[in-house]
Amino acid sequence: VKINEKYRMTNQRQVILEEIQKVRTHPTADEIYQMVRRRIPNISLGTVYRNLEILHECGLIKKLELGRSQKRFDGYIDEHYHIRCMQCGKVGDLAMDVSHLLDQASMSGSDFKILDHRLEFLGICAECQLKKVEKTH
Amino acid sequence: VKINEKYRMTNQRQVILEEIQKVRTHPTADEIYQMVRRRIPNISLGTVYRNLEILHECGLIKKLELGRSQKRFDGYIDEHYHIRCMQCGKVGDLAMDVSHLLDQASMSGSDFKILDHRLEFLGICAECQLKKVEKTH
DNA sequence: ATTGTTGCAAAGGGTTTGCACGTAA
DNA sequence: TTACGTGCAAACCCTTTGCAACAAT
Repeated sequence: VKINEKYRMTNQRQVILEEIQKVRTHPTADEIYQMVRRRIPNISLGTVYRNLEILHECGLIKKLELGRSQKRFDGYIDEHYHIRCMQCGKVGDLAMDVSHLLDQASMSGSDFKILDHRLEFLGICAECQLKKVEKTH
Repeated sequence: VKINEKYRMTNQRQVILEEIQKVRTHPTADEIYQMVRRRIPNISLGTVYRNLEILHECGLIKKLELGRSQKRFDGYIDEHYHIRCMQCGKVGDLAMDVSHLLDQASMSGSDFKILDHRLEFLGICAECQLKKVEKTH
């Protein structure tokens, strides 16, 4: 019952992974902690943090470190970008091709060797757009 | 001696702004605190934080909140992107046009109203590339 | 035996905030 | 005489870490 040479697949780790993969809400560590506690009531927050880091290191989940202080995690590991609501903080997915970005950046006269990029969009989600209209009336 | 209806331009505020505009190193709040302390030795870190927030609100400086936990500030407010060294953490500038990004994102089948984006590149700076070579030999 | 994992609680780092005092309009 | 700004220190939030016990190879 191993992930690889370095890590074992423990029950805690398995449940954390399953809970993340169940949702598309890009939960925070604490939200995941709450989800997992329903199945393992005495799990500790430290264990959740440790395992999120390990699952990310093993490529089994994504870690979103954009913008806000609080990290979010994503069980869908295919490449995609995210958009965050400036009002309620909700994070959504965005499917778009920006493979040309890296090439373009490499030409931009910096002496860095460019390896990766982080991109997030900001906007107002559908629900908050409605709220705004309601407020105005 | 006012910035606008809401804020005055105090000596602390003025010195903080000047020090940021002097450099192109994208300093952190604490680095700015050290720079300003040479001119106002008894200034407090809290004042630096408060004023960085206000200067940003007034559009006089940029606030970089990408990736890492620590915020960085930039006295050059023309639009440009940044690249961060994955080894030493140094932040550099990048001049490239990605105005098409927002349009492209708007078409990507999300129900958000897209208003802004944050983009940063990651790589290895020139100095760290040299260090790596030295290490290998 | 050795290496990895856990729960717990404490510490950590960067940032924000309450307060009483000071200062400009 | 009101609204804004300051220094100081404590609080804050999220995250990491030290530790002793436990579990798997």
